[in-house]
Amino acid sequence: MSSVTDSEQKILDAAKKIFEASGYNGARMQQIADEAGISKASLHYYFRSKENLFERIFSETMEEFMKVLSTWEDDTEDWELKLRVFLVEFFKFLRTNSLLFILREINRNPDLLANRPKKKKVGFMNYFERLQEKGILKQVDLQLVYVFMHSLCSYPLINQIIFKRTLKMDQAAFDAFLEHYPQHVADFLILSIKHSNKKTKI
Amino acid sequence: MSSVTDSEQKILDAAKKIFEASGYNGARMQQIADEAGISKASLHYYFRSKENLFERIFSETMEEFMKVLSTWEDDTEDWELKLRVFLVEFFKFLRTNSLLFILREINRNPDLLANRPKKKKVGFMNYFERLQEKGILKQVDLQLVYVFMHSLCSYPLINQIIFKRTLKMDQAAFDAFLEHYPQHVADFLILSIKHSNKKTKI
DNA sequence: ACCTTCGCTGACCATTTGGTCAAACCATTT
DNA sequence: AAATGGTTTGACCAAATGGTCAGCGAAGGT
Repeated sequence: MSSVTDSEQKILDAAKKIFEASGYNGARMQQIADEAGISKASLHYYFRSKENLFERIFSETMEEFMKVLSTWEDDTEDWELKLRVFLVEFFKFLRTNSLLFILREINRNPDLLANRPKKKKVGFMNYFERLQEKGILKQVDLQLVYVFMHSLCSYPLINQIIFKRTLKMDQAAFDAFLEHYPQHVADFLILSIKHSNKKTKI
Repeated sequence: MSSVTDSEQKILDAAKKIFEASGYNGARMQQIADEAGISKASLHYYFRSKENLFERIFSETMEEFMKVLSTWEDDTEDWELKLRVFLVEFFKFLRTNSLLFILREINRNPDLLANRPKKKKVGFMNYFERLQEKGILKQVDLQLVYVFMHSLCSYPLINQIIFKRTLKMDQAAFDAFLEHYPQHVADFLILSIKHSNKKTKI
């Protein structure tokens, strides 16, 4: 009773690749079948429709993102170190997962989010709010820090093609840039938290 | 010899709206025709093919982005003020133009960029490099600052739907957040430039 | 009034594409 | 070896979609 047969897995891998590259509207069932080395009819045998197959891929991808974002549970008080570790891990994850895929599809069809269970609490916010209550952390605007953090981590990867062009870097140079990048983000975020003057909730 | 007829403009407006909302693959010629209040045959009368029409829309959008990004020509030495002004203007522009459209389509078909004339020099880099040569500005890594700036400005808008959800803000709350946002970005960019320790080119 | 040009359209066409189905295939059981 | 049940597929279908074309009507020139 293995939950996923061999063919099923081949299809899922192929579908993920094609959907990420071409989007829901651009992807072709035949293309996915070819990539999986299987007939188109078999696709429909395992997953009744294109919509169905897509939903499966989207959900799994979304799930992985959620998993990475919920690594804020334990209560180390050394938030600087914790932030640095998280950033490195988060960035490594982003480099191997297509965030643009998620954004593109959500904007095409917002229902993709509406039909999902809501996370009760954002791990990041929770963690830092507790530190603030304990008086360990300044009263900075955590929402702002949260937005900054995600923006700095995500956008360079999403916008990779344009950055390479305008900054005249080839792939190797840009990869080198990305290698040290999360460290700089950490420096920046920590600096801005420490130096921010009194802030109230926006 | 008016360059653009009335119908032509109606088509362009409709096409921009539809292409931005649905992407090249998701957009339907009939849909664009309906939006423009015109027959599908007329679309092909003015723009021979879907590809043609799309190329026109994409080029014009790209052009506007380039225009905004090249406001770094004059040589005020008050870079802090200049940066603040630019950020406010740039952010205002981003709020009314679909950056996700550009990113989505470029990633679908990188040739869209390949076939474009390259800008000789990035205004931002040029401006700050000159200030560094004059010794007015510290030797910070300008590429990093450039990436930070774009990331902080662009991603909150691209990722709007998700941020609203995770931060539990409705549209009004998020709009309020965006209102002050570029000021915060300016604060933090200036802070990080001033406090960065010796950096060499990456 | 007639002709020409231009903008515009309904009807139509060829191809693509998601989806179906009966039949073939194959491993396992009896 | 025959029956069984899950897996796979070639052939096919209906709908959607980008694109074409002959022709209609209005505006302007003669």
